[in-house]
Amino acid sequence: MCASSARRTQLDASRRSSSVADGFSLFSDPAIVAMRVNGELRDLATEVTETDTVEGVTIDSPDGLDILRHSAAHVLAQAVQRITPETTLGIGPPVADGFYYDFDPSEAFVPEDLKAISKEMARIIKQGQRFTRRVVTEDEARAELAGEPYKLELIGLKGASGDSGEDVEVGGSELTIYDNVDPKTGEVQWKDLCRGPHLPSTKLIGNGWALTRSAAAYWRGSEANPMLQRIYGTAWPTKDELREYQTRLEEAAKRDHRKLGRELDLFSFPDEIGSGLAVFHPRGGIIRHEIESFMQAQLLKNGYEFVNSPHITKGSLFETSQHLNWYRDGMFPAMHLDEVVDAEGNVTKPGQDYYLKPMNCPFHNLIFRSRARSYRELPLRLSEFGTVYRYEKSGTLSGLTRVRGLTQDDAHTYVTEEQTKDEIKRQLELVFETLRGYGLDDFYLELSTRDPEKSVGSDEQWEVATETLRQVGEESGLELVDDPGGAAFYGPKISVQARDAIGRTWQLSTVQLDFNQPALFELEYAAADGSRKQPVMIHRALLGSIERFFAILLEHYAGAFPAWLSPVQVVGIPVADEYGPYLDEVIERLRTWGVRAEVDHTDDRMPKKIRTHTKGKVPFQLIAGEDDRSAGAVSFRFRDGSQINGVPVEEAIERIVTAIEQKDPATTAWQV
RNA sequence: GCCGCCUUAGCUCAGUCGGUAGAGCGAUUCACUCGUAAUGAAUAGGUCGCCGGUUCGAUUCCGGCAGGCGGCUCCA
Repeated sequence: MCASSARRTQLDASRRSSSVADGFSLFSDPAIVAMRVNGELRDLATEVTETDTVEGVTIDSPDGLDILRHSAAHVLAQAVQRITPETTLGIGPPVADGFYYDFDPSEAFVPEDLKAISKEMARIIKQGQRFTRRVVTEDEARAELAGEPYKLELIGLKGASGDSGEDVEVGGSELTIYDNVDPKTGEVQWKDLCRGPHLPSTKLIGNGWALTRSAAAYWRGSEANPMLQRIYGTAWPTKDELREYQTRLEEAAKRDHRKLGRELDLFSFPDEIGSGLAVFHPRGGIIRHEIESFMQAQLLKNGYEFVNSPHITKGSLFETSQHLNWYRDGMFPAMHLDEVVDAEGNVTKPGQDYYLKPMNCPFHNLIFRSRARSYRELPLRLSEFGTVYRYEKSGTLSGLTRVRGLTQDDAHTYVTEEQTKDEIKRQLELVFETLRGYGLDDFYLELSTRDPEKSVGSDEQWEVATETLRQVGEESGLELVDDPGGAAFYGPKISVQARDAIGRTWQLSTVQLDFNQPALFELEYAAADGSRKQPVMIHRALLGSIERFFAILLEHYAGAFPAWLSPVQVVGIPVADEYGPYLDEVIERLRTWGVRAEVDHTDDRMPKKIRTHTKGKVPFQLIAGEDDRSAGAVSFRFRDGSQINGVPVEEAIERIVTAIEQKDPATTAWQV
């Protein structure tokens, strides 16, 4: 996307003769669809004087795109009300890459409705309706919008703060209504309560737009409110940009880990087990094993110790940790065990509640507390690939990225107050180094701060902790984005967001400071002066959930993993059966090096085998026929179709082993 | 959890205006022995997601449930 190309135009001398002008007379460039007057976005029709500073806003600038999309949302709403006039309106703001409008129709929209609505929109766009702004008093607005209960509610809210889509309707300093006017007759076709600004004409939408889907959404984003029907669309200044966007979506769909997981036989979600509970098949299992092995090697190099804890515990542990208090709804319900009931049904022994664990930290706290600790032991870094179970709402489950059973690469580090900053710094360095090892190298940081409604602890503790994280974040030199109110209840968090191969960002590693749990568990250590002090606890998940990280890597590589992660690293393809035994020998030698290699002895023909294993994303295909056998060589074919023929077996093995060791992407032939 | 849509062979999908189903890929077998993305042929494979209702008859119509998808809400 190009940067803002807003063009600044001071009113020039020739135009000062008339004291007022509008954007149409100031800008001849048809790409300018709105303007900033003294910094405020305005319609081109706004009248300005020579004392105003005026900048043109082009349709392809970020502001211009928002205006385009917001105007497209109005056209959508007009089309819907033309078809079903009884449908009332919610809000219709621009969003990333597009727009939506919320409606309260008598019947939910179905795909056929979207087609009909699109047709109607096309008519409105072609008509070239003008958007014209009109200031109204609150009473006038109420009278005009008497049939629109949601709009009336928004008028009532005006002035209330809100950073949701609502402010596109009533966010300005005055109430305004935009009329959509037929350019020929001047007749008002439709109107909507709206802050604006808008395009001068609906014609400007016509180059690249589409409705994408319909879905439901709660009115004003709250579960307590009625559910409206939302229609999403996308809009772009040109047809090419629309196509590019659609291609981007197709590319993402091709990489969908749920699809690749099935195609490459990596994992599945058998109905018999339950929603959100995955099984990893052998090919997925080996990838997961490699992911975990690398992680563990990194941990060992960095002074972490491994611990293990059970999947189930008595409820009292999560009462102490406050998890039952804060997250009960997200936990699997209790199993009530050991209760004894007599013949009359009286409880003679009360029994106890056991829970599947949703978090590992309380267990690690118990390990810390299992004996007296000295300051000499700190930082104490306890690490576990701990499998946790969370009762996620059914509607939120999605492939491996949102599941009910997941394994966290979870570490809890206990430090003295003085060690905190250095330790966090070290952790972030470990995070970057490790993520690079997996092939992710484009990061930024996010700092999640306190939500006063949902947190414990003193203001001072939060302030100190947040400031520490901010300093470390800033010293990392990476972009640091604020996430106000995004912290967990027990402390602030700094998270590493990684961009994947097609530019999507994923929240990966998190480092959270926690002064709450050490207090709840009464953790302490003996300080150098003999006094007892409370350690600071740092929660750190590097990969987050291994299942989710697996999905992210799978999508990042579109299934074509680097050699070290590939489930099958080498496939031998004999040109004819006769050369099978020769390849068996080569493959056997590779296996002694720990390479995952096999020979394709099926009775497919050679080109078919190449096709099969190219589709299977095997990094190295070793082909051998008479030429190779007599030369003691093999021929390489790579995933991109490149090849190197007649490589001596010795060298071939060396090349493959090195590529795996060095985490080579191994998609193409090496340079000869 | 809420709203909408979907569920037919291992996978991707046709189809039946209510009379118990078909393709391609994959699998298996046979023939071919082949030099860089599909050799040919044959065979097997489905209580049409599950339970109930309507009907002479339901994969098809209706209801419930389960699972999936797209969103919303939530995400320690």
